[in-house]
Amino acid sequence: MDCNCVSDLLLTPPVPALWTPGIAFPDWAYKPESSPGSRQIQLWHFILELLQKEEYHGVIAWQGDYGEFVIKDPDEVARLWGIRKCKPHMNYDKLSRALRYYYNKRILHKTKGKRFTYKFNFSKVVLVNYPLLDMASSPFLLTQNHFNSSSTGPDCSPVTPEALQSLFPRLPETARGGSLFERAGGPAGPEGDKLRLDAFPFLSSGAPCYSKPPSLLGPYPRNPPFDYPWGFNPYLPGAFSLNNCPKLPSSSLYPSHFYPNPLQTGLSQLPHPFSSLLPPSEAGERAGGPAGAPNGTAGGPRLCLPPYPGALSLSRTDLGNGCGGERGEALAPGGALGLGLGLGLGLGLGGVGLAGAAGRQSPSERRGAVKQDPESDSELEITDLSDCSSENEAEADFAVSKETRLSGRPLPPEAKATAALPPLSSLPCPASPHPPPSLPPSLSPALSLLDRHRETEALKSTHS
DNA sequence: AGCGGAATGA
DNA sequence: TCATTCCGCT
Repeated sequence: MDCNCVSDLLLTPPVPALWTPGIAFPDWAYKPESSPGSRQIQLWHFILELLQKEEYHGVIAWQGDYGEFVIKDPDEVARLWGIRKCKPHMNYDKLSRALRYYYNKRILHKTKGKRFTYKFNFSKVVLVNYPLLDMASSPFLLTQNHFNSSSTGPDCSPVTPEALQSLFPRLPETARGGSLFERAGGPAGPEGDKLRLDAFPFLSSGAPCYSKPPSLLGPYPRNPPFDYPWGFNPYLPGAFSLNNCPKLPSSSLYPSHFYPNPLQTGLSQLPHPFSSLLPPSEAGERAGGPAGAPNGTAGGPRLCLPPYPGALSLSRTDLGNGCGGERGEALAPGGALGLGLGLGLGLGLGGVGLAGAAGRQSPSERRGAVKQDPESDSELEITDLSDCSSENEAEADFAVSKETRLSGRPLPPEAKATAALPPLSSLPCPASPHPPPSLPPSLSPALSLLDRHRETEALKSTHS
């Protein structure tokens, strides 16, 4: 073919000295086999990719509200997309048609009144990338709603860039090592421990609110034959299995502060909540990923939690579609766009925590700006409630028609199965402009029923 | 510019 | 499934 598409347009970038908050997607997000239903990079991946590259800021860039981006040069973006997909005749009209299909999926929506301006629905993006982290179907989650009991707003708001940022704050600020859990003054054991937010930067809300989404992730070098960092492939059965967690390379590419001790301990040591989320056994054998994740298997603690997004990068081969390569300018593989697993988990939380926070609106919504028509994309965040899928809806989410979703009302907090993960009672709302003061454990919405019960009992005895 | 249906391809 | 392509409509 005369198609000069480059699969390896992206050059492996250098490692960032410090991880920068940003939206990144793990390698597997770009792997055909890892993306259900798609054999090639998807348009929205591509868009994010471009957005991540500073060199394309003249063509497409984040602008406006969180997750909002503007295609400054539609023709160029289309051209790049065409190159990537080996579609020489691609144009903005066609590309935009493809983008429009994302409306129904609510991965993207159009910012009305602004030309060539679209907005990502990050919560959907996360779900798309971390289907296995859909907590809605988890028995555990169904029985433990840690986040919404006191939530008044939509229990499941979208994960905004802001939230993402919160999920992945700068590690240096949060990585302090130490135990994954901190005693909440409660009984020892699972219920008595709380996840240390600082141990899970991506769950922390300490990050500042970024007015814009993703900052660029610095590039970093990676080993070539490498499919999934640490051999982690969330799409493989058992990817989250306790005993099959990918290992964190003992000699990580990233500064140790990127991996607080807690992380190194791996999820396998997390209290029940987490373990409950992990599929028992199956799995493991292929956990190493297709390629066996050569470099990810070095010794070292196993990592069940998503590696740091910034740590994930796109390998050319991953990005490539086999068209052959060509314009080096085309995309650098980025270091990784990244909604990492962290996000996945974050989302899990997110569905909850974030969202809980979520009841909060994104700045844009708050601004109540421009459009408020029901159909408005701004409103999309509301429709996102469905993203958090209530019980049975989870899987069907994508298939669900817009109408269906739009008609839905927010379910009562209790009804949501979005609650996720463990007693992250201390998890603040990332997106909240006003981080809730640390609530006493007993007031924390994140506590499980059991936690509450115990605490209630404790209080009773205390008062008496 | 933007939308969405329809047919089609991979 | 995810586009791609075409196209009529607003």
